[in-house]
Amino acid sequence: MLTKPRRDNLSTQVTNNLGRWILSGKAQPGDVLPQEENLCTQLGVSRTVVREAVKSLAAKGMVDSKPRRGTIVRPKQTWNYLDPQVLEWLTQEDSETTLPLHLTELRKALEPTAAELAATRASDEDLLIVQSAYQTMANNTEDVEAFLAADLAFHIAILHATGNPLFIPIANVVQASLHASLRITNRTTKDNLLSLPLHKEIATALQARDATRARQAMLTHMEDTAGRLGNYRREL
Amino acid sequence: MLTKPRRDNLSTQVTNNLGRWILSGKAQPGDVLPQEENLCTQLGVSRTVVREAVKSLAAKGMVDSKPRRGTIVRPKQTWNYLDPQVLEWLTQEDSETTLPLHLTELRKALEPTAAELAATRASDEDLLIVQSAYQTMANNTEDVEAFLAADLAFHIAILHATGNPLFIPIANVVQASLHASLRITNRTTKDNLLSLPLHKEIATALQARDATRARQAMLTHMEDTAGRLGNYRREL
DNA sequence: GCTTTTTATTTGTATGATGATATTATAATT
DNA sequence: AATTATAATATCATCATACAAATAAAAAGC
Repeated sequence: MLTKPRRDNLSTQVTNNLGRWILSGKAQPGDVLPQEENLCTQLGVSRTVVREAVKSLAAKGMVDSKPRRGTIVRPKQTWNYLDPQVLEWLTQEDSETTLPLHLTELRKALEPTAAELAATRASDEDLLIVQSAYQTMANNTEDVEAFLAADLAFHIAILHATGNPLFIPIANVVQASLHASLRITNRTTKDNLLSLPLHKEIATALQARDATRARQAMLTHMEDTAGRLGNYRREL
Repeated sequence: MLTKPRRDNLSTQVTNNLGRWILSGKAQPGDVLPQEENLCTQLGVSRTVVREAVKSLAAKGMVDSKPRRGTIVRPKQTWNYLDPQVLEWLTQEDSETTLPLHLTELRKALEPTAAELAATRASDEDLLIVQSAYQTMANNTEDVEAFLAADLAFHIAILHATGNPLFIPIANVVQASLHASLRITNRTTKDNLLSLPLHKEIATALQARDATRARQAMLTHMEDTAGRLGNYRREL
C-alpha cells in the first residue's frame, strides 16, 4: 500500500518557502517582504497564490500587510510558536541546538499536570486509548518509527483526557520533540526498552486514578527525556 | 487622542464570521462548508475574499479544502486553541461556562515553571520590565482597565524572561484569562488591591533570583486566581 | 464482483482592472 | 520657521472572469 505522492498545492508550497525564509532569519522582524508582484516573478506564481500564502502566514501571527507600507515581518512575540508548521520550520533551522531543550522544557511544565488532571477526569474510553497506545509501544520496541508513533498517541491520549481543550495543541510540541529525538539523538531500540516501563507506570497510575502518582510518573518520564538529551549534548 | 476606527479588511471580517460560525458549533467537525461560490453570494463578497479567509482558517488548523469534496471542518484536535483569534471566538461562545476554568488550569500548569526559569535566566533588562510593570499596576489600582493591562505586561515579561520562545504564545492565554476576569467576574478595585502583593512577591523572588520562591509565589497567585473564579461560580 | 475509464463538480491558478489606504511630498496657513 | 492641510503615489485589497487540475462518483469493461 503506497501513500500517494499528491504534492502540495502552490500556495502551500509558497507558504512553506516564506515561512522557512522568515524562520531562517533571512527576513528579520520589522523587515518588509518583497512586494507581491516581485514575489510573483521571483517564485514564478500568480498573485493569487502569493496573496493566499501571505494570508496563511498572517494567520500564524508572522506577518502583517498594509497598503503602501507593504508586508512586514511581525515581532517574534506574536508568532504562533506552537503551530505545527512553525515548529517544523523551526526544526529545520534549529534542530541541532536549543530547540530540543526548549521542547522538553515546555513538556516538563505541562505534561505532569496533564497527567494529574487526566487521572481524575479521564473517561473509561480515554483510559482504553492510553492502554492501547501503551500496548502498541510494547509490541514495537524493535521498530523505532512505529514505537515513536505509539508514544505520540500515548501522550496525545493523556492530553485529551484532561478534558481541557487548551491542552490539545501541546500535542504539536510532543510531536516535534519525538521527531527531534528520532533525528538528533540517534534513537535506538535500547532507548525504547528504557522508556517503556516509565510509560507503564504512567498508565498504571491513570488506571488507578491516582493523580499524585500520575503526576510523579510523568515528571520522572520528562526528567529521563531531558537527561538523555543532556547526555547526547555532552557527547558532542 | 482617538484610535482610528479603521475597520478590518473584508477577508479578515469573513475569517471572523466563519471562525465564529465554526466555534459556535453550527458547523461541526466533518461538516462541509458551503462551496466558495455560495459563500460569495451569501456574504456578498468576491471569491478572492472567501478563499483568503478560508486559507486563514486552514492555517489555524480548523478547515481543509480539496477539489470536488469541498472545505470540511477538521477535527477539534487539530485546532490551534492557543491562537489569539481562536481564543477570542471561543470567549464569545463559552465565556460564561468552562473557558475561564480551562484558561486558569493551563496557566497554573505553566506559569510557575516560567517563573522558576525566569529567576535563573532573566536578563537585567527583563527584570527591569517586570519591575516596571509592577509599578504600573501599583499606580493604577483604581483603574481596572489600566491595572489589567499592566498585569498582562507583567506576566508576558516573565514568559519572555524564560528565554524559551515556546512559552511566548501562552501570553494569549493570559490575555484571554484577564479579559474573562474583566468581563465575567465583575472585577473591582478591591480585587486589584488583593492581587497586588502576590505580584510583589513574584517580582521580589525574581529580583533575588530565587527560583524556588518564584515558582511558589507564582503558584500562590494562580491558586488565588482559580479560587476567586470558584467563588464567582458558586455565587451563580 | 472487481477494476478501469469516463464524467462532473469543486477547488486551484492565472490575469487584468479598479478601489482603498497609508505614506510621502507638496502647498497653504499661521 | 513651524505647523497644518492638501495632493500625489505606491502598495495592498477587492472584483470579475477564464481556464486548469484534482477528486469523488458514476459508468463501462472485464
